[in-house]
Amino acid sequence: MSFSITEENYIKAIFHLQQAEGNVSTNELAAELHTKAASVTDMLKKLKAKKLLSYEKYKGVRLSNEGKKLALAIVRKHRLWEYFLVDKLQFGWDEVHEVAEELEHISSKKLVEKLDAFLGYPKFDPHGDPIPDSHGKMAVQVQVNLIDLPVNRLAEVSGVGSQSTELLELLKHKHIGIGTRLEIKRKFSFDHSIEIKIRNQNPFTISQQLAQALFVKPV
Amino acid sequence: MSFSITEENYIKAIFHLQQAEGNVSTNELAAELHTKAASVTDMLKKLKAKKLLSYEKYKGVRLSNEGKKLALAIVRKHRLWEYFLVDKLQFGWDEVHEVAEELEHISSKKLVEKLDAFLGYPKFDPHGDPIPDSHGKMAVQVQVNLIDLPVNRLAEVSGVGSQSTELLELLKHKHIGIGTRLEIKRKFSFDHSIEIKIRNQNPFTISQQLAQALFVKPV
DNA sequence: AATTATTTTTAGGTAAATCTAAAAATAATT
DNA sequence: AATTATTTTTAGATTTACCTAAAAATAATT
Repeated sequence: MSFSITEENYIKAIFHLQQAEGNVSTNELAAELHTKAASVTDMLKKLKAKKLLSYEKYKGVRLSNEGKKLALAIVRKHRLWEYFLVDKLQFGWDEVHEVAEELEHISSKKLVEKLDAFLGYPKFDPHGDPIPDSHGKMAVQVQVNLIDLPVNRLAEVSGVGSQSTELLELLKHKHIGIGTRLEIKRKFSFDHSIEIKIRNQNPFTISQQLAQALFVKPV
Repeated sequence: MSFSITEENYIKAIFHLQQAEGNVSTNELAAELHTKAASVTDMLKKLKAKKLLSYEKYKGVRLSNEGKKLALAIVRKHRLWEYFLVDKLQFGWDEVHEVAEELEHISSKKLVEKLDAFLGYPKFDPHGDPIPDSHGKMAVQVQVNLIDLPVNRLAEVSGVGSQSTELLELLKHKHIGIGTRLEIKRKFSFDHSIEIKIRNQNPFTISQQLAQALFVKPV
């Protein structure tokens, strides 16, 4: 069975949204896909008929095993292409997403497998997200202390080492939160401070104490 | 301005058909695109409004400069991707066309330029067809190895790769000489032998070794 | 030149994916 | 529990690319 680009985008969006919560609502989907709730309802009926998800009126939606399989195949393609663009074509990691959104819909199975081999079966994409293998299995992302993150390796803040108001005050001031994506540009051995860069911001330095209080994933 | 995949396929088809003849007819296009004449008429009106071609009722169609530019950009992408698939991903040259038909519609200009650089600015694709450069210019095909001649492309034998008596003996036996016109009907990947057809003769097969020893000029 | 055959266009309709506006169901609040 | 607010669905239209069948234009043949 084959699916349209639109159908694939719905499946992918549901997949991402249901990571956080269980069932995904019509409005959430409409927001994610920049469309209207009425359009979503129509499409959900269609995808239900194709057995990609379970859906009952007013009760939200959840992917079937078939749907998950399809979602993982699309995510796999998306992340492999991102890896290709950065590693082989010298794109910056912050400019590959749009292109990969198009490339992920190229259908050839053989292409995906050969691309994977050509790239050396990478486990993580340039943003640090795990790449599903040909069976849909993803490597587990281990949490690393920010102080141990290698230079120039993109990571996402995934946790903090304490809940103290002092720490939170500092994080708020620096605009760092869970999900903030950053990379280390330099490490200074004198005081173990590190210079970090957040997308669209100028690099700035943080102390060893702060770095040790932050956990990131991966790489 | 941006164009749908369907529109791009029309432009590409017109480009290829008008190489041979001047104006392209509605029926020719319908056959090429596996659609019906009525659908073609509809689309021609649309493409005319977008200034990609000149079209007058019942008089066939011809690409404008804009249209040619677009066609060359698509052909460029198609052939670069074919080169990538064969050269980097180890596809056979006979299994890349379908995949390239999808990849040629990826829109990112930056991707095309970076891919071209990554591949080392190749001048010909794996079928021996010239790859337009970023300005739309194509290398002139002087002589091509017979093994690289596209299927169903009429060509004239223009040279041999060696002067050995063994080769000449074989050529004499097969009635092949300088100036002989032939075309390839099939290529067999098992032993890379090819089936060729010479005017007024039944097709026959020649070995990879012989094909590689022959140079031809497309007519 | 008149008739026949072919090609091309028009007219009217379908399916996919979208929309707006209104109705129905669910959730939140008084 | 009743009312209000929000979410979701239905109903009816629109756009793109396609279709069939009939009409119009062009080409071929007698």
